[in-house]
Amino acid sequence: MAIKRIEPGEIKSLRDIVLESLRDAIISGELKPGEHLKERDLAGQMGISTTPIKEALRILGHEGLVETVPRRGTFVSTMVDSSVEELLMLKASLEGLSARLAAMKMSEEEMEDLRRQIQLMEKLSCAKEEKREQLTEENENFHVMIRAGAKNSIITQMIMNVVAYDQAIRKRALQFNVEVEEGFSEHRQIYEAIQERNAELAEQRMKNHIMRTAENVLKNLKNR
Amino acid sequence: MAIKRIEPGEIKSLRDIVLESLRDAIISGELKPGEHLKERDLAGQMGISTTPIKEALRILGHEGLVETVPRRGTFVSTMVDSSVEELLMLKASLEGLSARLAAMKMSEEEMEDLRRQIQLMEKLSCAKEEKREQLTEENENFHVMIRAGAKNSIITQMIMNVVAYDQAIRKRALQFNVEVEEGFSEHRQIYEAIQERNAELAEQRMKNHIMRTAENVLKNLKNR
DNA sequence: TAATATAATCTGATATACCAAACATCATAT
DNA sequence: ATATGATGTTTGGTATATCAGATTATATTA
Repeated sequence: MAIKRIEPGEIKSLRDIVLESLRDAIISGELKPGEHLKERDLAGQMGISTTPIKEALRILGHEGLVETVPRRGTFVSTMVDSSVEELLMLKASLEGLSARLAAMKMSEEEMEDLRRQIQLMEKLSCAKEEKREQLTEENENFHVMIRAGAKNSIITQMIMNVVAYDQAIRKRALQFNVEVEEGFSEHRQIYEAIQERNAELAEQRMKNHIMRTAENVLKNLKNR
Repeated sequence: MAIKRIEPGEIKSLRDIVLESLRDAIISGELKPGEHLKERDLAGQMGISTTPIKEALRILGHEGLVETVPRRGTFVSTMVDSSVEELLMLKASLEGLSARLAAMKMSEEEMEDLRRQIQLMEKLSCAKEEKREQLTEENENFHVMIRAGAKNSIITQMIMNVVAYDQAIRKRALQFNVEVEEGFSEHRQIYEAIQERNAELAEQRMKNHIMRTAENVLKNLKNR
């Protein structure tokens, strides 16, 4: 049998479990804005110590989901009203910027890899149906490659954070099915703009691409 | 005398001191990419316990400046090459998006406050010289009001984080002097776009405004 | 000698204990 | 009756101890 490679990040620490759990609860509205999150209480409820709770709360504070007042307590932010739409706008902005930088900074090797990725995806899209799962995965890889090409850890990290929100929101909407992307010509067009090192065009096309796929998600959410 | 109001955040915890200190060190290159940041060592060097160190490292990890591999350690990110220019592009994107949302969501009262702020700034800009300090402050307030008008804590928080980077980078460049803004007509134009609820225009004007002021900063940096 | 098993050690992950600020309560003095 | 001050409780901030995975050094064996 093939040995499964354990990627870093698969090992979930208590901190990460707490983080995800609290983020979901806040976004879902289970934890109300203004609510007092007591470290000891949370630790007691979850049956763990306060240390992982602390770390998770600090990260949530940095994300803006909670506010910690020294010596007083940590409270759910009163402005947690970010709609799915706004989140997707934010994602589009960041991914667009990422594409711009990729167009400016990608090496020839990376460019070649991206070309091969496009070809792979086009091949899979012809095969249809049976390979849908892999296609979704390869689509994600395409975006990951562009983020990597931007060579900017801060922007990449911000995108990852937005993705985490996005997922939490989709959980709330009971909308697990990841959008199977249509219009693969868009991917090719993004690639071509990057390949021509046309930063402006690359950003614009990526932004539009994300927003268009976003519209599908929003449509599905409203049809519930 | 006027009583100084103590704002939350003025009380700096050890965690915040460590956070700022490490961020500066990483951005300045004092801590090299790939370098192993040992919690015990750092705690020893700073003469404190590991708890505040942990919390700071988790936040830096969330920012993308360090990477923590479970059970192995925390290392300075190998991709900390974010130029000032890229950071300012990021800021421009986020502030632009913020202006877009503000145009869509600001209440009439907030709009009125913004109008008064513009008038105040125009008055100060006529007074010149003697009131320069206050003008810089009021300029910042103008941007804060727009961020608040966007009513999106996540985007606002992201902008604040970028600002923290921006400041750390300027420290490195020994470029403390905050840009005294020229072209106040730009502020008025942004206000007008928001007032007309023209989201597209508001975003575009804000983005251009930030990028234009950015060019001044970049010019100063290169002239050193 | 080289490959492998084993023990010592390093390090982050987690748990627990204590400290000090903030707040609420109640007593006391004016 | 109100303002002031003492006191106890709550809570985050910090320190320290323990646990367990990962690494390295060392010993053992083919």
